[in-house]
Amino acid sequence: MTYRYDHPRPALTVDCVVFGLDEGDLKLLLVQRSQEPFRHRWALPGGLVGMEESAERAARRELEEETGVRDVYLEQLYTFSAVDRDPRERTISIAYYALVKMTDHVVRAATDAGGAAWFSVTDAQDLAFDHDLIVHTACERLRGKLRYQPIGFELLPEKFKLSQLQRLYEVVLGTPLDKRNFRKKILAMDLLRPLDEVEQGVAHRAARLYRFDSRRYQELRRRGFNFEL
Amino acid sequence: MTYRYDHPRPALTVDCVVFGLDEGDLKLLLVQRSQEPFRHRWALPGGLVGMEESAERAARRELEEETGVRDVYLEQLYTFSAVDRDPRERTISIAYYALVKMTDHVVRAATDAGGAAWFSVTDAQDLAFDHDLIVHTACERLRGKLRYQPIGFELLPEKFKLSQLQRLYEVVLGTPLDKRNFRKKILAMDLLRPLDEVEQGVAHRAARLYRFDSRRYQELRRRGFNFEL
DNA sequence: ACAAAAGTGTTGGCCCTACACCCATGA
DNA sequence: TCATGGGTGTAGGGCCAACACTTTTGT
Repeated sequence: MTYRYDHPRPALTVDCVVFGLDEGDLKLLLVQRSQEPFRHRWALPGGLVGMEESAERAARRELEEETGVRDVYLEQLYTFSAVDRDPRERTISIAYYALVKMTDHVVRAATDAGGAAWFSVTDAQDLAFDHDLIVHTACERLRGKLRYQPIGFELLPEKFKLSQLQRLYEVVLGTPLDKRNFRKKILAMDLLRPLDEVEQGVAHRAARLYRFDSRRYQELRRRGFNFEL
Repeated sequence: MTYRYDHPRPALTVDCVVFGLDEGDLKLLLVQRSQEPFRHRWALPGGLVGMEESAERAARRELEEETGVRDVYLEQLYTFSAVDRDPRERTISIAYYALVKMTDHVVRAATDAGGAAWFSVTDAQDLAFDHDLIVHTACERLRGKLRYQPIGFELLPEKFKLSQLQRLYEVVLGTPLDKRNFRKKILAMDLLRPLDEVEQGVAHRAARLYRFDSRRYQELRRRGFNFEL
């Protein structure tokens, strides 16, 4: 099987769709390109996969190098391989999506050349390469995943109020939810630990804070429990 | 951005997990390797991605070249990129899974050297490379997908009886289903067209045949309908 | 006549939906 | 005292699970 060594090969990259939540606004982390092609256009953070690292490692490395973001929820999304997706040469990209707690992760300023910045998903358009398509794919995946797996918590701070969680679901799923029914359902799952803390300094009744109990979730899942909505 | 042209690059392949259903037995289509490494071991059909074809095209091409199977339901599964997954050199594989109607697709005989053959999923073990892992991933995906999208029909003949459909669900999901409830639910969706035909030559009451109405499904989906179980 | 699978309805309980008012807090 | 979001219960309907016998056909 020596024939393999002679073949021309596509370049192989990773790209990351990084989601964050800011006051009920779903955001994306983008970087501005400083070189051609697509110079000055915004693009997904990403880059070449090294010979000694898995694709996921490459994604995490690029994410940290380009935006300073690390230690986040990261999952493979899809591999994009259209022949003409990169005008320079044949390039295949393994796309990942990440969920970050924006409160925890401060990102490099956008004012720097080549800096990173958060955009509302609705504003993230006309990106470099086929990144519009990748973003669209990621949004659909996030919507689907959120209904069937408790990953929304990855977008919230450790301690959050139920109304934050509800707003998150409303934003991502695109439908309003009934407050009483939402609370009943999510609390009935017994996945949230109520804390003895309430939010501080608000001009109305202070909300109780909760924390997602992931131990409990693992436990329930082993017993055949399936998260939904 | 000229640095890219100098870099060593991983080889890039596709692999296909091909599912078929045979009398209520879930099967996999494998090919026997004729070369090292893993000579004589069974493996997933697949091969290198060409410079002028997308990964999906490569998957379809390899599938036809190695097994004669074509025109099937095919979907991207996952991209496997562990550094040591190929002992020869760094190789990344974009895995696909396919669903074929075994009655329609006759496959090249396994007796040929390098031939293809169907294996029960439970027997498909000790495959070449990381193909055990790929198969396992595909089985999980199939299970998940089957519950939320009407793709089971891709494994059945055009005309099928409800008991075949039920057995399919039972096999893939691994749980017995109640006959009356199953029929009520699936018929209530109004996705199956009853035919004026019944099966022939059986030593018991002949079953009515049905056909999946995919036009109807597209229609319902545009109106917000979501298939489930 | 028997073996083997096809086909068919009802009931009880659970869950989901719809819906409106009082509470606590800071300004 | 007002504005703002936090927090709570119930009733009706639809959906799901459980369950057993009759029908048809070939041998």
